[in-house]
Amino acid sequence: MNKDLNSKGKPDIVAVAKAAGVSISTVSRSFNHPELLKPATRKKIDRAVQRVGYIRNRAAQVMHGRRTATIGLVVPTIDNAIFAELIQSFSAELDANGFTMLIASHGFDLDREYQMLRKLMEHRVDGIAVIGLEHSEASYKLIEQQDLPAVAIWNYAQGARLPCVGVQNLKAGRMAAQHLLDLGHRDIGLIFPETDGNDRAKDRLLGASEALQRAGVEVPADWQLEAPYNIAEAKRASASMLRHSSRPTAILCGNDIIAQGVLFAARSGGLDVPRDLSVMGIGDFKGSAEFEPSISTIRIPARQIGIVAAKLILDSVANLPENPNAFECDLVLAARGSTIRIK
Amino acid sequence: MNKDLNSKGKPDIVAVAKAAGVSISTVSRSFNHPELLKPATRKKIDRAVQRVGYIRNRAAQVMHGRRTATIGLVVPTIDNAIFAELIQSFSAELDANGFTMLIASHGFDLDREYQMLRKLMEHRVDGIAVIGLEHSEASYKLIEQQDLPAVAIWNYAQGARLPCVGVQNLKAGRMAAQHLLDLGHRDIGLIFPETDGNDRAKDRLLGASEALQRAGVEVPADWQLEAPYNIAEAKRASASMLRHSSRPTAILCGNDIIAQGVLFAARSGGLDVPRDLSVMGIGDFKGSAEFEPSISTIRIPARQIGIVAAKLILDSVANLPENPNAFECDLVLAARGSTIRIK
DNA sequence: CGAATCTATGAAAACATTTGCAAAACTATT
DNA sequence: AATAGTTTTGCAAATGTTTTCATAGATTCG
Repeated sequence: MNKDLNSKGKPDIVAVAKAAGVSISTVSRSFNHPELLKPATRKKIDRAVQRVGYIRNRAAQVMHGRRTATIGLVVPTIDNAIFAELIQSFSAELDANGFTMLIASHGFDLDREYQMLRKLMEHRVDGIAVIGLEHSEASYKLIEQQDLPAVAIWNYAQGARLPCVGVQNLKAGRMAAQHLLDLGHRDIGLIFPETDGNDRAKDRLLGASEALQRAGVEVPADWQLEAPYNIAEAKRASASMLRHSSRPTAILCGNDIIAQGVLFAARSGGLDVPRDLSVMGIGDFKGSAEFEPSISTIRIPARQIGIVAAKLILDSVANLPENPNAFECDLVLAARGSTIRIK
Repeated sequence: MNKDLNSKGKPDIVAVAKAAGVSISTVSRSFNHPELLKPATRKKIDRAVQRVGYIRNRAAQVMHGRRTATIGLVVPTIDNAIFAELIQSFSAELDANGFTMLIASHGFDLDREYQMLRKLMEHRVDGIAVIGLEHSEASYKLIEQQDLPAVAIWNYAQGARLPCVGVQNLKAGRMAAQHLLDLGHRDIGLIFPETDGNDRAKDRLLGASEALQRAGVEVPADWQLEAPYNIAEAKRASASMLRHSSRPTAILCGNDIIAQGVLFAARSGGLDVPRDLSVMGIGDFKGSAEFEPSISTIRIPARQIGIVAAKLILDSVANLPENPNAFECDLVLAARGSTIRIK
């Protein structure tokens, strides 16, 4: 039986100390303050670490007030082009700072979101990030009461209850609508995801509706559809609208995935985009620019948002002096091939 | 100053005990063995927990040999349609069993992968999942030496060094090629991602080449391209091949993203798919079926793989009796609109 | 050469929790 | 009312690490 193992079968700092013939404190110091050690001792310890296969135990460090060096991220779903892009950049930025990401998804269920937050807090994450600004009162209370550094990603709003990094989805909706209006469209269809528990979609729809109304454009009920975040469903949903002889000249979609569905539906129905129909997206997902026709959309800089959010939360964890607690990322109109001036 | 807080400002079990007027052990038991407590005591404690806002500290539990209830996942990148799907289902299955996912990405760099593995081990994950079966010797050694439950996802191979759940990418490549051969194609182009450090792509390419060779089909060097996992690049890369007067009648792509790029390139170049060109993908990503034309591909059941992998690792963590240590998921040919029999 | 100063190392307390063991508080049985 | 048995609770040790304080050696200097 190997004496270099603790009760759980993993070598611990004691095993290293024994193997190196030094005290426990010295081993600990070799990790945390190597400059205090005699080079020879350091070498002895390094070799012992190698020999016994020691890996530091964060749990034990955490008990001394050390950070866990983990950040929790709670998202509606990982499996979603634009979130994936965000998650990747967020995680990469954390990695670059020695942090690790704990992730949990709730499937657009705000009660589950609360549960996930609790779960992450049990793991004593040093900070927490959530998507959007719409959360259950319980979730907000929890974050405030635990006094945990937090950041809301994706939505920007002045006076938000949490520090936030993102865009004004209201503005995104407005810009998308304005682009179609500028091109002379008046017969406009709307296809948006369900807005319940999804303030991003809610705001976009609101912004778009507002802009249209202000321009005196009314959208008949049967030109206003709901479709999930899903090409197949969006294709199906829009197909019905496009089959009709009285169809809109343009369709404004809540996101680029829906726009893709609409483009496929149009193609499948023998309509040429943009000649017969203009299609507008929101988001500018990967591939939207390469689509044929290329998708006109409002660019949301997911990558940038992820990086900025990570920096913000890390600063906050490190207790850096008053960083701005809200950061608005710019939206830009990407006018491309799927929209055209009406004749 | 609130006396219900520990040195770090978070209420601990002592605070709860004090607030409930019971001993620390009793509070601990109320979480771990509630059936041992008098219902009245339990209630008192529950209320105290509420009152002081206590959240259990996993780090401290871990020190007693408790599981961390975390599983580490190391992927090349999160930001990738098919991995995202896998990650989502893997994570959901873990969640359902009370586990949390720690995730790290290495950007197709096997040395970084090793670093990430170490990092996750410092967090004392109960098990670890990696993508594919190609890893540095150091990584394999590390996993073996730490004796950590592990699973390799995505690739299946008999006699693999790790338990694995996935498909035979070799077979996928072969099936894709066979489909084109069955349709009478002999002039076939290949566009695959870089195969270095990516055994999935390597195997697919190998399988495809093998099948073609066996059928006596030779692929000229300028019909064999490398493209990253990226619609834009794939579109650009294939455009050059398609412009040539002597172009293949079919293109076999290493994955569906590349296939999408090729489809857009064809469209952009005025070629009709499948009339002028057949395009074959591998993977069957979300949206491939809805594409216009729908993409012929080899279906890899990402969702299923994620769930099975999660179950396997959880079983392994729970030390369940000898589960099969390799699980092959079925590949099916999805013959759709982007491929057609040659005239 | 002895005192003073530095440098390198070790001993032990502290961190938040779990758990084996023992004591206390009830219940049931005579 | 005393005893035996059962249920409920508390005490204290243990977990793996960091860190403060103390000490042993090494170095400098008059």
